[in-house]
Amino acid sequence: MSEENPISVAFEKHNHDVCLTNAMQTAEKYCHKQKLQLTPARRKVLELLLQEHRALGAYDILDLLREAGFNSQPPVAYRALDFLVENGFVHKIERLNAFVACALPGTVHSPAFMICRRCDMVAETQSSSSGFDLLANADASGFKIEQTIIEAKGLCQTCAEIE
Amino acid sequence: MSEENPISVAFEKHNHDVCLTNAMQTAEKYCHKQKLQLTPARRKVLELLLQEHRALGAYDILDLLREAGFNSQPPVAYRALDFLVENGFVHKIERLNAFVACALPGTVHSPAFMICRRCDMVAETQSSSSGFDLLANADASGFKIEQTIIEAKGLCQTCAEIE
DNA sequence: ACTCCCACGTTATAACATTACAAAACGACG
DNA sequence: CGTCGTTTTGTAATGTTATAACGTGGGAGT
Repeated sequence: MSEENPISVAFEKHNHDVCLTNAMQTAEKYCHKQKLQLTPARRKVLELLLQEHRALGAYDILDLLREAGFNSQPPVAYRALDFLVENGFVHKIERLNAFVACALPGTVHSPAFMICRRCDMVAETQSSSSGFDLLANADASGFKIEQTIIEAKGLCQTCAEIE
Repeated sequence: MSEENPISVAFEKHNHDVCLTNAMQTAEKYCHKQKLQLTPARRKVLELLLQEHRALGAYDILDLLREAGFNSQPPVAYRALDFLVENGFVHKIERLNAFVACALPGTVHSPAFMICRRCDMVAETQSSSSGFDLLANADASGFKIEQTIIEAKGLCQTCAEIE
């Protein structure tokens, strides 16, 4: 799976069970190595997100957790999501206030997303640190970009000097 | 002002009154041409945002509107913001759930933002449709990028065929 | 057994945003 | 000048997303 184009993972038909199993194994290995705890709630949230190539809101996840017999107060979902985001297994889609499973887990990367406004599919692709070419990726998958959000967080010169 | 680099508008010292006056005049002209109503509330919200090169939350704006004698229920702010965003005078910064005055009003453009996590300054720069080079812009202004969000909204191939 | 840390349970509330419907202002046009 | 249709505003209520705060429990190391 790792040599596939992440776009196709989302937009093309593929064996989803394999997809999920592989990702879970990657997560488990990573957590074991880093001595992180992939607790039942965290694992379940990751599984739920891996079952979709769509972004789910925290409260959607909360509902699914409840159905699965977990506790369902907001912090349950947000804590699991925080953990998964911090460790790169999940990304937050800011424009949807929603979360999506990472297509390239276990690696530090700078993702870019293509979000279909009709079916809510989310495809992840790479952006280099110096720039990116979303259009090329979009062309390759037949995605029609209508609007792109680019937001870089960091330190301005003045604040960098102070710190 | 139009030939200045938008980065410098935010990060360098400049005459803010001129900045605001110019932008308001541009907005007025544009609205007149397009037969849009730049009503008192809309005008005030734009002024408030132009007074900062920072993003303000809708409820911050609401407080400022109240101080200025306007009505202060949430829809007042959101309606004005919707109008200003639709017409390109204001951008929403998704990762902050906040709004910032456009540095290049009256033109259709695909902006990219640099957001200082320490002082909340927001600098706007351009991204071409085919890609961009945020790093070059960041270098030019001394901004240190820590994390970049790129989210393209549109239609995936399947949905494009259906529509 | 002690203690430290990490994760979880639970309540409450903060922060962000929208729906819905009524009233008023505005513009076009006969 | 009416009056009709459209746009904007007033206002109350509610929906959605996210966090604060504080207590409890369980495992690892000593």
